[in-house]
Amino acid sequence: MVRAPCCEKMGLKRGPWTVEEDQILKSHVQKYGHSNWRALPKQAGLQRCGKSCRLRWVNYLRPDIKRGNFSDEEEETIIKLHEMLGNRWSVIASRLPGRTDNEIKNVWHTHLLKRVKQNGESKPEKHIRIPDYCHLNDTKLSQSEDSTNPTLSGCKNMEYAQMSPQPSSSDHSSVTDTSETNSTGLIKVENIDSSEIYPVIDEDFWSEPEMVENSGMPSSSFLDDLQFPFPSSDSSMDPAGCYGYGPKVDDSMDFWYNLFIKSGGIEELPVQYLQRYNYLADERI
DNA sequence: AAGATGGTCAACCGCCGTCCT
DNA sequence: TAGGACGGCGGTTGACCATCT
Repeated sequence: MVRAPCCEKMGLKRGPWTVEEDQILKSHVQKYGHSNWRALPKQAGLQRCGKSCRLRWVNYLRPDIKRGNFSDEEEETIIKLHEMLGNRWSVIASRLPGRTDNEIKNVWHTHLLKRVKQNGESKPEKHIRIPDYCHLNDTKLSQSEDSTNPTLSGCKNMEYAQMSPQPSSSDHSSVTDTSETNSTGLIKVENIDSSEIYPVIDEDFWSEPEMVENSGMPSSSFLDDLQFPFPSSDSSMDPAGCYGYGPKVDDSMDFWYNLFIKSGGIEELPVQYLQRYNYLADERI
């Protein structure tokens, strides 16, 4: 199926919006809402395509748009979120009230990318801390080309693992990196025979849990059945409170983002979580 | 003073997923 | 179930402005 362009070029205006057009669009949306962007310009009397109207509203006219420069705190947040999420601008924007994905994307490319690159040169490695309830000696984690293998072994004591930035789903080359990050940004365990030490985490592991009725919690039998490095009875070991199960792939990215946040950032995350996130991100490519 | 270069950012393009018929 | 309509997203473009040479 070949799609027609989003708007007929004939008779429809393009380019910068005038003050008059802004006023028309703003008052129309405030009065009637925007249930149908395609029909909106006609209803409002604008010589624009619906997409253009939507973009103008979302990126400029929306009343909750925050104007002005980004604060240091906002910039740090973007850097951190980008490290975790890659070029998922809309997700990043959803965590920065009043900021649009377009704005964040621009700031990233014009300011933050350079800063991250500079910092990257002085900080050659990023690390995640692996909790000591994992049990493995001499674990060495590195980048992997095997982007779809969600299995992971553990570690012993407090080991450190290299962590690469999560690449974009569609443009790996644009991801900031210090040097030799591979295209997947995933992690694997080297120099161990994981099958001897840890159970492989298969897809069943991430399936929907059996729930206790009306509790919103997984059943104890479900938890008991889990072969997870966290003691399921100790929720403090599982900062997201997810007890080792994951939602289905389609609706899970936000779940994992929340997990990152709740767990206090990437440094506190069990590597299993990161692997699962990477795996799901890869699924979406 | 003027052209070259680089930075910024609003807007556009094309793809994709979802919804609806 | 197929296919069209639509919204949303990320990548890219190009106009405008500031600074440099």
